Amino acid sequence: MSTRPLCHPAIDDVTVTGILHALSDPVRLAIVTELRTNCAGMNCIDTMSRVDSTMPKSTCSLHFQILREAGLIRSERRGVELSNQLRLEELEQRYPGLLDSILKSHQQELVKLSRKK
Amino acid sequence: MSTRPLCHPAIDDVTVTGILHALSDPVRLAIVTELRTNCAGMNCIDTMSRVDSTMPKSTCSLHFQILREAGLIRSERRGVELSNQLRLEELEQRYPGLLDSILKSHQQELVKLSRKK
DNA sequence: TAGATAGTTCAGAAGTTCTGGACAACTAGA
DNA sequence: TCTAGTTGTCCAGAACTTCTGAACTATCTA
Repeated sequence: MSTRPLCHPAIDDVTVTGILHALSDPVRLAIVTELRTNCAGMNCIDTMSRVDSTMPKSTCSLHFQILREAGLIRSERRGVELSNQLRLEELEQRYPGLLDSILKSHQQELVKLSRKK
Repeated sequence: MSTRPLCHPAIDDVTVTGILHALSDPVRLAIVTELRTNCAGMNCIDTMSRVDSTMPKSTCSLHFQILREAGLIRSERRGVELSNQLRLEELEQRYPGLLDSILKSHQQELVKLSRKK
């Protein structure tokens, strides 16, 4: 699928600013939220339909690249598609509580927003 | 000091992606780390000397503007200078544990980094 | 081999961030 | 009130990043 091999940083090279930058985009935060409960992994096509159906394929591919390079996900080839999974256990060991705290706050924000309407 | 009045978002308008974006810059994360223990508040000049002495004044001013507009700090005029303070209690009420979790992870990163050398 | 599907790469457009220099707000001393 | 000093903002161009359509690569099935 790729001309270049898929590159994943070692967990010790994953930075906090890198994680925050990757999650500071609403689409990427939504992708990671989906992946948190969806341990089977998601590909680009799944993501476009679940997260933002107007998003072009190239943009979706780029978002996954950014999440991968920040160390948040691991991408594996499964035939013609990629399976993208959260590096949940590694992240939890390296930065305990960080990811859950961010996703919990985001969830609280969504709940509050939906009550306003 | 400013021609325009200082604008702070209401705590309910503070978003998680906004917070993450503001803290995804190493300088701004360092500023917030300083402010966390420094309840008296910091101005630009303090910050330049403590956080990054090579940073231009206009860049420092911009970083504070970004932190302010993300809802992380409150800036008050004190004569010729601004006192910038974390909106700690408000943030804690709106997104409990979020800020501490990020700062704790960042601290762990710094400790691990200093051990490597 | 051909056709279908999934994802990447490229390059230009659009948007954001950085920074030096000019400026504005304020203070204190004469 | 005038002047000098200090702090911070604004502006505009440079540098950098992100977005996206179109062309391309990789893989599967038959």
